[in-house]
Amino acid sequence: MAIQRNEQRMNVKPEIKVEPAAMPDGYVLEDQVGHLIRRAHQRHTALFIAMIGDEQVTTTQYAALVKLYQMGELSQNHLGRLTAMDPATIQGVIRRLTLRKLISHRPDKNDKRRRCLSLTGAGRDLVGRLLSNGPKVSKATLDPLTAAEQQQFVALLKRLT
Amino acid sequence: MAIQRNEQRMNVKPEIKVEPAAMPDGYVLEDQVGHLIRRAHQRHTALFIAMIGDEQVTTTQYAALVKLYQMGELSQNHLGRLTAMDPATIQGVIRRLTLRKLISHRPDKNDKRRRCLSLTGAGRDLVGRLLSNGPKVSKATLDPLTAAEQQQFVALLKRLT
DNA sequence: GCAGCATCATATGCACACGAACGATATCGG
DNA sequence: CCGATATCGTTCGTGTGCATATGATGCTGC
Repeated sequence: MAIQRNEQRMNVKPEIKVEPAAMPDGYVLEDQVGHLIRRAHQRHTALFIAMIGDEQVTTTQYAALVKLYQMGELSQNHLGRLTAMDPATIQGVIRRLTLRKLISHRPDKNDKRRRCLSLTGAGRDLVGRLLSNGPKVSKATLDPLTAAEQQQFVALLKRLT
Repeated sequence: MAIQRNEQRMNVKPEIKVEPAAMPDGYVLEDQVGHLIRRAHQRHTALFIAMIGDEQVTTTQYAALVKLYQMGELSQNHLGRLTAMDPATIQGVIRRLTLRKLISHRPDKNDKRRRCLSLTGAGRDLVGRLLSNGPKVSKATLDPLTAAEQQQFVALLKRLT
């Protein structure tokens, strides 16, 4: 995932300008909050992949692993709620982590529908190694802002949920 | 896409608490800026789908349509750069919009590699209808914040790119 | 009890998102 | 002019994200 792939191009042909059809003015796509959030998400994901310390662990997989590390044992859907993933999404994440033998599961004896998920030894080891990199990713993501602005930004972001 | 699907559950079984393995304390997933950005992105996408005024147009498709509407005619990769999509991603977006006959293309006479993309009449009509909903989506996304906070938030977000 | 409803996990289909690799074309340096 | 390099668009593979549907199980109220 290349960060700022679109910058610093020397060799791009000049684009042909045609009639702009109709400028509804005022509406600038780049100023829309949704577009900015999407780009911030892209940038964070790129930083995460580059810095987290494992070639394959993604942002959502990391969230699931950390929650299991801290909470011990959880059902699949409950883990999904704690990490903001719907049942279909968490299912795929858990399947891939189970394939990597980072997570194991056993049936719940009180509720036959549930799978009790927990980390394997390898899973605990991995989380132990990656956990210190988490704050570094957050730091890098917020790096363009001053310390005061970082606090402000995170506080505002929390209110948007 | 249900907004806040995980709230207000009355019927969830109490989860079984097991040993939390090891609390590395201080590290709270929900406070990490990446997790918050991801959730903000989810929320915005849900609001967009609900409010934009077309059942099938997605955030990225909307961005591509608006750019073409304002710029007239663009090559595929150039449009991708303007909307922050890599070549593989913009290719799929354009393919789906072409299938819906909202976009047409012709070969560039100066550069045989390029496809010159532009809106069809139906595409221009659709953008015309949706364009006024764009600001409403932004407004709804920022609604939890005061006017001053909204300005602050967008300004900070722009610095993170 | 038991009928209706909720929840659990699964499966399918669609849409982003990106890395990697590819062939075709364009451009630049010597 | 020609070789190195870059860009254009495509394809494949993997992973997220959600709507929708389904079958199994659990719970609540009558």
